[in-house]
This record gives sequence, C-alpha cells and structure tokens, in this order.
Amino acid sequence: MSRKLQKQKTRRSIIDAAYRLLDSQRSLSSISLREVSREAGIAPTSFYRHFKDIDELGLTLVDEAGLALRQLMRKARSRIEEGGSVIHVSVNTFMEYVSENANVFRLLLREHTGTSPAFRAAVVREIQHFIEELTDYILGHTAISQPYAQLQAEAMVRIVFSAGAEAIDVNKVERKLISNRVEIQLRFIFLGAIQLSVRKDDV
Amino acid sequence: MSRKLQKQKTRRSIIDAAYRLLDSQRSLSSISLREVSREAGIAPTSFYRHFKDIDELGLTLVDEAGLALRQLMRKARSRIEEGGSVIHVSVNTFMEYVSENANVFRLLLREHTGTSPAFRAAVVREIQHFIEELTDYILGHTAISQPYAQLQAEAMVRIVFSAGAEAIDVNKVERKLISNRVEIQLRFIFLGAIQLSVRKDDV
DNA sequence: TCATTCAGTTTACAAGTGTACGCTCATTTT
DNA sequence: AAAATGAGCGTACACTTGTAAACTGAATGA
Repeated sequence: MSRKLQKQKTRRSIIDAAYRLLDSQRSLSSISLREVSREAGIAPTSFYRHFKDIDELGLTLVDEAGLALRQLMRKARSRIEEGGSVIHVSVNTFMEYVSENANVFRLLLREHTGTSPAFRAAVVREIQHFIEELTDYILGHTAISQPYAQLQAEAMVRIVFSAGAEAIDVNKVERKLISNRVEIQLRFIFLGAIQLSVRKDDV
Repeated sequence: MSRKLQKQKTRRSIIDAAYRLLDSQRSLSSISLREVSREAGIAPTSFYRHFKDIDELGLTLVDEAGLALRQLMRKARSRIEEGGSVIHVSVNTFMEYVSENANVFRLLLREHTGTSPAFRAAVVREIQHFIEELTDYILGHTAISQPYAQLQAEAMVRIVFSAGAEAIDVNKVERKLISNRVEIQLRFIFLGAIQLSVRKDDV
C-alpha cells in the first residue's frame, strides 16, 4: 500500500479511537496520549508521527465536530424548505443530531467550558458561526433590524445548546418533552423580538 | 488549641486550597489529591483524615458554590425591593457575583458539563433551585400561568448562565456590554411569554 | 496521673504518564 | 540497483499519581 494512504488511515484510526474514548465520563484533557495510542493499536511513540501532542489532536476533533454542526444546519435548512414550522423543524433536527452524535456534541459542550483556552476558543468560533447563519436567516425572513436579529439568534442558540446538553443522555420520550419545551421558549423569544423591534420603529 | 477546632481549620484550608487551584485552567477532575494537599500545606496522606477521596471534596465544593448562588439570589431580591427594573437589577447583580466569585462560578459551569455524573447532578440541583425561585417570583408578580412561568424562568436562567460563562474572563467594560445584551434578550422572553400566555387565555 | 485517641507525618510501592533515542524495514526516489 | 526516506516499534528514564503501613506527640478523658 502507498505510504501516504497508510499514514492517512492510521491518522483516522487515532481520531476514531479518541472519539471512542470520549464517552460521558472522559474529556479531552483526561484522555492520555498512551491511552489513545493503545486504543488505536499503535505504539505510544508512533503518535508523534501524526500529531505534535495531544492538544493538536484535540483541536482536530473540535474542528471535525464543528464540521458536523454545519452539516446539521444544512440538513435543517433543506428540511425547512420542504415546509413545516421553522422552529419545530429546527429544534427536532438539532435534537436528532445530538442523540445520533452524542460523543461529538458532548465534546463541543464539554470543551466549551473546559480547561483549555485553545479548545474553548475553537468551540466558541463554531457556535458563533451557528449564530451568524441564524441571524442571516432571521434578517431574510422577518422585518427585524440587524441588532435585534443578532440578539434573537444568540438567545435562541443559547437556549437550544443548553437544552441539547440536557437531552444528550436521556431516552427518546424525554427528549421529545425537552424539544416541546424548547419550541415554546423559542416562540417566546421570537414574539418578544418582533414586539420590541416594532416598538423601537414606532419611536 | 482544641482538637476539633484545629481539624475544622485544616479542613477549611483544604477547601480553600482547592478553590485556589480551580482557576481557568483546572477542573475538579484534573486536580490531584497530592496537589491539593501540597497547596494546603499538609502531607498527602493527611487528606484522608478529612475526605474519603477527592470526589468527596468535589461534592463539598459544589455544595458551597450552590450556597453562594443562593446568597446571590437573596441579594438580588433585596435590591429589587429598593426599586429599579427587575431585569436590570437581576442581571447586574448576577454579573457582579460572577466576576467577584470567578472561581466559584467557573466550578459550577465546568462541572455542569463535566465528566463526573455525581458533580453534574449536584450542579443541576442548584440550577433547578434557581429556576424554581424565579418561577415563584414570576407567578407572584405577573398574570402568567404556572407552566408558562416555569418555561419562562427556565429560558431566562439558561440565557443568564450562558452569558455568565462568557462574562467570566472579560474586563468590566465588556461585561457591561454583555449585561446590556442579556437584558434585551430577557425582555424578549418576558414579552413573548406574556403574549403567548394571553393568546392561550383568549382561546 | 496515666492510658487513650487521633490529626498529621514519614516512608514506601506499584502503576501510569510524556517523550527522547535509536532501530527496523517497506516504500519511494535517484 | 542503490540510496534515502519515514512510519512504526522497543527500550528507557524521570515524574506524578493514589494509598497502604507504621509512626509520633499533643489534646482528651478517666
């Protein structure tokens, strides 16, 4: 087999091994280089052929998780175009993603408030991106002004992520209950933003 | 000195040492028993005279942080009675607390999504308590029905905590900006909840 | 006063960590 | 065909970790 390809494969197996270790009881800062190497089936020192240290692997994982998040947004958008309440479809798509990619979402959540400034910054970037996309959507589909649209998007994303954290380790039925609650809360924000926006325009 | 008193003092110094270690780069699961003991000025094995293991110390810290949170609520309530916008006073009191007790709040945030199920549960309990108090307040001061009041309180607490996380490591000026944004977002929720509540009553 | 209790110490050990160094040997390049 | 490259391995070392065992000595209680 070609050298390049083999290297890529090993790199992949390291990343996959790390994801496997990142269950509900482990964070990036608590998995060791040796542990990941063991799980990936390579010698500890071989790890260095692929990553400078464990933090570099961590950043790679966060980036991949962010990618998955963007795929989620694309999916939600296409579903919205098929019709249905925007809020309903969005929340359900999000919750579906959370439960199907529990370890990925857990990684984002955990490192968002984690001990590594670099990881935190990387996660914040991904969430910021999420907020921007939502802001654009709001601007394109309502009469709300830019600053208020931004605030609305931010509030909504915060609610959804916070609820996602709660939904990550519960069964389908409970997740549905959480979804319903979140939908109403997003309606609060939606209605309130319109109302405040209109008042402002009146003055 | 009396034996009991001396023991209490040492226990205190262990707890204080732990808080000192819990800066922006460390979590409960990443501080070691030996490290805490070193910081507290005792031998590693003496630690066991006070706590069964490091997790027991962790739960003690979370409990203390919860206590501080309740003190914060009391402070906010008394300030509200002195007059001023409820949202404005609450948000400012909260942000003040966050910056004055950075390590305490960080502990709550970090362990909320941390690796220990026991710590997570303990933090959730504290936040839940926070939500209940706010729900009671809403019920007592508005015409919103119980289920909506509960949803409103939950949404508000989520926004405030999420913003608190953002505010924890920024300077006074930026914190003020965050406060202003949060205030508007809470108004969204407040207005939306009223509106949805009224609609429901109409039907 | 004398025996008991017990917070805190010293010493010790097995287990796990990151990583430096030098080697192998299949692939790639010349 | 010969030389260079580089992914992966084995060994080794200096550290840190949790905690077991046996101790010291001052506060306590009889």
